[in-house]
This record gives sequence, structure tokens and C-alpha cells, in this order.
Amino acid sequence: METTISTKQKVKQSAQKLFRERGYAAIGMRELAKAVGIQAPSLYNHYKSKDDLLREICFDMAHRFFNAFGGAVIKEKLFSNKLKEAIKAHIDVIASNPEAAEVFFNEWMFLEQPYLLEFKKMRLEYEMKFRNIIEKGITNGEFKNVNSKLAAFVIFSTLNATYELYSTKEKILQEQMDEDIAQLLLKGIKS
Amino acid sequence: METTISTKQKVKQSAQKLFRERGYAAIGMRELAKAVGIQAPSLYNHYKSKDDLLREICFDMAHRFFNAFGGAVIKEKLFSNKLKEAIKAHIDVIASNPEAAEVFFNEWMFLEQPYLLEFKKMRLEYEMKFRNIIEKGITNGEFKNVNSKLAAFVIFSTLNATYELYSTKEKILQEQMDEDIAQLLLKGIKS
DNA sequence: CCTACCGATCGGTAGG
DNA sequence: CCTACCGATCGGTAGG
Repeated sequence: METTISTKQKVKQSAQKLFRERGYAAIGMRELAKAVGIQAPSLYNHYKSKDDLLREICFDMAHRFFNAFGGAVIKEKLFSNKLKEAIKAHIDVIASNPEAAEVFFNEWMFLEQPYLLEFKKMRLEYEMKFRNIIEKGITNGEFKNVNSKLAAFVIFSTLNATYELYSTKEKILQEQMDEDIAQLLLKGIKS
Repeated sequence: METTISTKQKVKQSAQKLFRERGYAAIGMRELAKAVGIQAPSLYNHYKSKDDLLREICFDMAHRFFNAFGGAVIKEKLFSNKLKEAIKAHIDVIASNPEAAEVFFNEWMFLEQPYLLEFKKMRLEYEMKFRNIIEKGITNGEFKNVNSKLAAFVIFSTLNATYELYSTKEKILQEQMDEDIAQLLLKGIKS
């Protein structure tokens, strides 16, 4: 039993690493099996298919994002603070799972139906939570009268690329980074 | 002669479309050939290999970005204006070639050596041009004393995702968009 | 530009 | 968890 669970986890971790490095389509089940240390057919004792593996990685991450958002937003009253905390929470989820995050962002299109549709629905729902905060913040004057869709786009584009920052030589401190990115997005770079 | 050239262009355009939609690794030469309207082996009259095709798409785009940057920056004196114009020029290159741009951003890792190394070198060089403007703008007081690497990261993350905006139902006007994104990055959303 | 074809590899199954 | 194996498809070449 313990062995089974642990091998399954190893399969998932190896898949995250390989899918991230070279892409879902470019990784074969034989290569994945080799990384785990078993034969290819044995992988099917843990996952029904290659797609099944991808699905677990992607939906796991989706749930992490939703949970982190819920916890972050509830603590604040001002919309600008809600947005700031939601930004930090989002970055933290990525920082804690950089490999899975990269798969989530770059390989989701290989999901098969009906999961592809469900995935897109969840992403839109999550995006709308952010837009909602922005719009309420505009209404009560905390934010400028910006295009909320475009503002959400700028925020997500930035946040969803943060996994890149963990592989760089010029190391950036995590705590500082959260705050700096939030400040850049909220206040820009101009004096 | 005309036929030869036109078929080659058609191969490139079809490749851009298919690589963008489903990824370089997931597209076979037979599927590409079918989209062009020829047999798979005939593709090799135009490109030496699948990788050769990807290389042309990626390096074409690289040159477009460099050229656009040079033209934009030279027109301005203030660093904040240089940055703003460079941002707009970058967005315009993507807007004019959304399919090739998406391949450029998402499929470059399938380039083979030595081209992969050359590609990375060019990207870093381009990124440094932006950082340079930011740092000079900080020195002369046009910008806040931000982390220039992080500021460049926020800018590029946003710009390099703009191809997403052209497939959305909620249509955003191109001219307005350039300016709005530049403003959001320069001044943020906070009142 | 085509037909015919190569060896290699693909995701997955049968059966134990 | 394994060995043995399936039909399908891969990028690419030979030769015309």
C-alpha cells in the first residue's frame, strides 16, 4: 500500500518535471517510466492514460489557486488590499509548485474533452473574481477608471509568468518579490 | 518560380497556424502537408527539416522585434517616452503577426542547437535594451527606484501575452489598447 | 511535385 | 510489477 502510493507520487512528480521541461506532447510514456524507474506498462497501474496524468496535475493546481484566493481575500476590507493579497496568494501557489504551475499554464490545451471545457470554465471563473475586485475598487474610487478586462490581463500575464523567476541566476528573494510585483502592478514605475 | 515561392509561403503560414493551435511537437509533417494541399515528402523541397521551418518562423520574428525597437526608441529623448514607444512597437509587431508571435513565444524550446543557444542570446540582448532604458530613467529621476529586472519582467510578461487579446470575443480596439497597456505598466491602476 | 518505403517510436493492451 | 506485443504514426530518404 505504501509502495503503491509512493510510486504514484513519483510518477506524478516525474511527469511534472518532464512535461515542464520539454512539453506534454514531446514526452513518451517510456521516457517517463524510465525516470520513475519502472517499465512503461506499469504506469497504467497508477493512471488510466497519459491524459489522465495531465488532468490530475492541472486540476490539482486549479484547486490550489481557488483555495488560496478565498483565504487571501476574506482577510481584507479595502478592495486595493484584497487585490494585493490575492496577487500575493497567487504568486505563492506558483512558488510552492513551480513545475506543476508551468504545466498548468502551458500544457492545459492537451486536456481532452470534457475536461478541456471544464478547465476553461474554471479559469474564466477565477479571472472574473479578480475583475470583480477591480470593478468594485473603481466604483468606490480606490482605483482609476481603467478598462477592468485589460487591467486583469496585465495582472494575470505577469503573475502567470512568475515561475520563470525561480530558474534564474540573478536570485530574487521570495518575500520581497511578492511585494515588489504587487507594487509595480498597483502603482507602475513612473515617478 | 512563382509557384515555388508561393508554396513555400503557404507552408510557412500553415505551419504557423498549426504550431500555434496545437504545438510544434503535436503536429506531424503529414498533417501540415495536408493543410498545404501537397504530400508530406514534398515539404522537404522547401524546408530541410521540421526544425528548419521552426527556425525560420522564430528568427523572422526576432528580427522584426529588433527592427521595431530601433525605430521606436530613436524618435524620443525622454526615457519614459522611449519606453512607452518601445512597448507600443513591441505590441504592434505581435498584432501584425499574432500566429508567428505565439509560436515564437511558446515553441522556441524545440529549436535545435546551435540555434537554441543563439535564440536565447538574442532574447537576452533584447531584454537588456529595455532594462537599460529603465535604469537610465531611474538614474535621471523619471522612474521610481524599482528593481529594473523585475520591472522588465512585468513589462515583458504582459507584452508577450498580448497575442491572447486578438482571439477574444470582447473586442478591444488596437490603437486604444497600445496606449492603455503602456499606461497601466507606467502608472499602475491605483488612484 | 509524386509513390513507395525506411527504422524508430508512439500510447496502450493482454496476460500473468 | 513484468514480458511480449499491437496497429498507428513519426520524421525523413530514394528515386524519379
